Amino acid sequence: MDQLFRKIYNHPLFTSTDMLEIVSLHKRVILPKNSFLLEEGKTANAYYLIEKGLIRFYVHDYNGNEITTQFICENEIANEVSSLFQRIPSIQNIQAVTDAVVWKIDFEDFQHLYHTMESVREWGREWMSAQLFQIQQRSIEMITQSASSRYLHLMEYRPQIIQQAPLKQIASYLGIADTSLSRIRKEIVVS
Amino acid sequence: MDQLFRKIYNHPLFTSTDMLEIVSLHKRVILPKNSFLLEEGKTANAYYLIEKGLIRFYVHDYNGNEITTQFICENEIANEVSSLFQRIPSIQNIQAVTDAVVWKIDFEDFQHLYHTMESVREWGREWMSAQLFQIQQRSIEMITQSASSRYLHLMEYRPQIIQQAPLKQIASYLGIADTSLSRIRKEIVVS
DNA sequence: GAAAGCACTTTACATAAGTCAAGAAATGTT
DNA sequence: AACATTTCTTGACTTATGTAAAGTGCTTTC
Repeated sequence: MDQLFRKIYNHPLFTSTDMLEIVSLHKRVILPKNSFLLEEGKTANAYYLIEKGLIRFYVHDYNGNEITTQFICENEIANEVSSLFQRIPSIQNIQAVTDAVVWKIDFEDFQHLYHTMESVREWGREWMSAQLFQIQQRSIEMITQSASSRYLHLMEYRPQIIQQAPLKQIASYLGIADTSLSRIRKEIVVS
Repeated sequence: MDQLFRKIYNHPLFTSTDMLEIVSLHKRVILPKNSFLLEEGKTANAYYLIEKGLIRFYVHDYNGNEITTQFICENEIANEVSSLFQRIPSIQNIQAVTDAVVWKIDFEDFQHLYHTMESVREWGREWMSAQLFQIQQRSIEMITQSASSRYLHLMEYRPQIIQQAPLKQIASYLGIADTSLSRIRKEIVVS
């Protein structure tokens, strides 16, 4: 658990005192599989550090299909930024894919940190920049790589997802039909 | 020009005094077509408000092809966030698609505003949230919509791009081959 | 003002991925 | 344990998009 906070709040400006204050505002939450951290239509009031388990973000497309837009693995942050920081209802759902243990920090508590600590502001801005970078990289991958390359990439860099998420969710995350993913898996096993 | 600043720095927390100070730190720059605002490998030192003209972001994929990742239209901001705020070399290029007039603000000047004005911090965080939201929406569109729907969507909501960018750049932005875009255009004219 | 170079279009063909439907396997429920 | 449900696989067929190559028409340039 200590390791979790050190991994996530990893910024040169943080002092030990900062860290103690930050950690003290997080609350441990146990989540059963399939439970929600945020439902569409509601406004986010917290973000979450994932200690154990797998989390996903999904939206409904115009046909009502669920599209998984993000997977959040252990030692990562689940934060629906546009709802939390613009204080507007979310179009995304955040759901536990497996049973999970997470640490929650409420918006008001974070606001307090953000307004009183320079280090938190810098950390926050860099975290958002990194998010933007990652999502940009993912778009580029979607454009330039084939479905099977994208799957292999996931296998290599985010194996937790392959192991714990159902095929249908992975397929929608990769932007392909679930039958196609099934076929891709078969080819990989053969070769 | 006044309208440009009002559109971009549009946040309830800004006072007239804030606005005057902010505007005073921007410098007008004239850009010839094809000139660069940022080149890959260099670290961004400013961001830009676009008064006139069209700007694009692009990267090179592993085959050396240019992939246009963003178009920035008039009254929008061109900011390579991960390079500017994480102070690391950019993998993206920012280039003027047409002759352009932009207003530049240097990183140090922005840092000054950011550290001294609460309103700038809130504005900045909301702007980044909005960016994340937009890029997320674009990913979803890439997954769920056909190439021609995506093109029609661009036509409807960002006509400046269709009018001013060459076909090849639009095609890579939509994630399709330029011959495919040419076909799509033909079908649209016929129907 | 002819040549060269771009930007775009068109054609023929190849291929990745989608759709639909059936069945197998796994999981959850009483 | 038996049933119902969900998840995953497989097959046959369709379709959107990619590839390669040739052709058209504009600009740019010397």
